[in-house]
Amino acid sequence: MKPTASLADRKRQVVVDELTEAALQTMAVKGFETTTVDEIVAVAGVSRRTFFRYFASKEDVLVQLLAYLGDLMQATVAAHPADEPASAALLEALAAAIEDCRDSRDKALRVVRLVLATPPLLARFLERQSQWQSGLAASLVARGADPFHADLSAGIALAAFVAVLRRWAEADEPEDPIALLDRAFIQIAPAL
Amino acid sequence: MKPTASLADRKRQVVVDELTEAALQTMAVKGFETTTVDEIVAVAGVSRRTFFRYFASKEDVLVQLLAYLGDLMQATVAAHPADEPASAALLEALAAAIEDCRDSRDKALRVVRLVLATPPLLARFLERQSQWQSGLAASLVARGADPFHADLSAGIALAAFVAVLRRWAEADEPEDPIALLDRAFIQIAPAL
DNA sequence: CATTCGTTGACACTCAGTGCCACGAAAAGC
DNA sequence: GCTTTTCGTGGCACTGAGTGTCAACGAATG
Repeated sequence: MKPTASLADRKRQVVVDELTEAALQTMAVKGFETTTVDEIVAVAGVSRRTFFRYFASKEDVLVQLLAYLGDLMQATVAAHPADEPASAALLEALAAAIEDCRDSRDKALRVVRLVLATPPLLARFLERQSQWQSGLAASLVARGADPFHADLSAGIALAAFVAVLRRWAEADEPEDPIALLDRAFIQIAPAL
Repeated sequence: MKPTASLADRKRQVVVDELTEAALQTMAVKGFETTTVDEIVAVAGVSRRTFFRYFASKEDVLVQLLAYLGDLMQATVAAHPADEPASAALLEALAAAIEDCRDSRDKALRVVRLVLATPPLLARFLERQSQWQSGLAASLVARGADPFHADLSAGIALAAFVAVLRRWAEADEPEDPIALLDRAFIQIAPAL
């Protein structure tokens, strides 16, 4: 019950922040492939070995930044009242994730742009997203949905998610992501 | 004019077949991660260096086996009469790809199972699929569709594709993939 | 003050992937 | 038919990602 987190935990968080910021900064300038882990750890001031204690791969240091969006979506679906239709839960989850991107605009936009534009990063991100899909589908099944239908519904929702992200991040002058999501909702709603 | 392919091209094809079969065989037994490129080339009887002349990565040797499905889908959409709705073209493309999987059951099933069950392979496959999505969306835009709508439509179609593949490949006793696709059609048709 | 636990850095190692060059065979030119 | 170019291949060396191991250090606990 201390303040909130133990001293060790806070130190860990500092290292994570230092590494992610160093990676994001360097990769934004030099590109992902030409940036080595040695450069990142040199900027962050930790050893190469420590990097891989915090992140499973060079891709992970950026993909991890978007991991909470998956948690957020799953939590939103889980918290949704069970007597409402499953489709409403999915739509709310999408809205929560996109709103979060909009609110943390500066950082989210930098990360998303880099991830979507870099094939190896995109690959790892899509793999992660596939895990989200499994989790979301499981939640829908727990509500009584058919497994195949649930898997496809989750897949459609995530397809809408990345479509919005792409359109949002790849525009020179980013439009309101919520407006984009509304357009996507109109299209996908009858299929959920 | 010659038979069909030059002698050199046929020799190339032999090497490709030898490597893919060696990789598929070995990975099915030992798993993807624990199988080294050195083992594959030892079985196939070529040098390590030659492997990377044919495939960009260790993942590529399997993902490449599914590449023609993307080509098939794009060709099907492109060949579809322009006066019919875009959604019909997408549905037909999906049907063409799934039918092809059903027809080449033995090999397709082996590959798909391995790819879907192995995270790094899945990642590369999804990245490839993302390229298919861009191509399909471009074809739809060429038909006069709205870019955002087209991108989402292609994403939904591919979500249905993998949902069918998953259900098909992960079952102990595979059901008819066409029947699965019909169920998926019912769900996604109103969103295209 | 002594001990234990967790984090770190350093070293060594495997393996993926690439650049470079030399060799051998097939194809093209004289 | 013989040279010459071309192309595919193998061998080698190198960079960089990722992992196992161990010793050192600091903080929490007795």
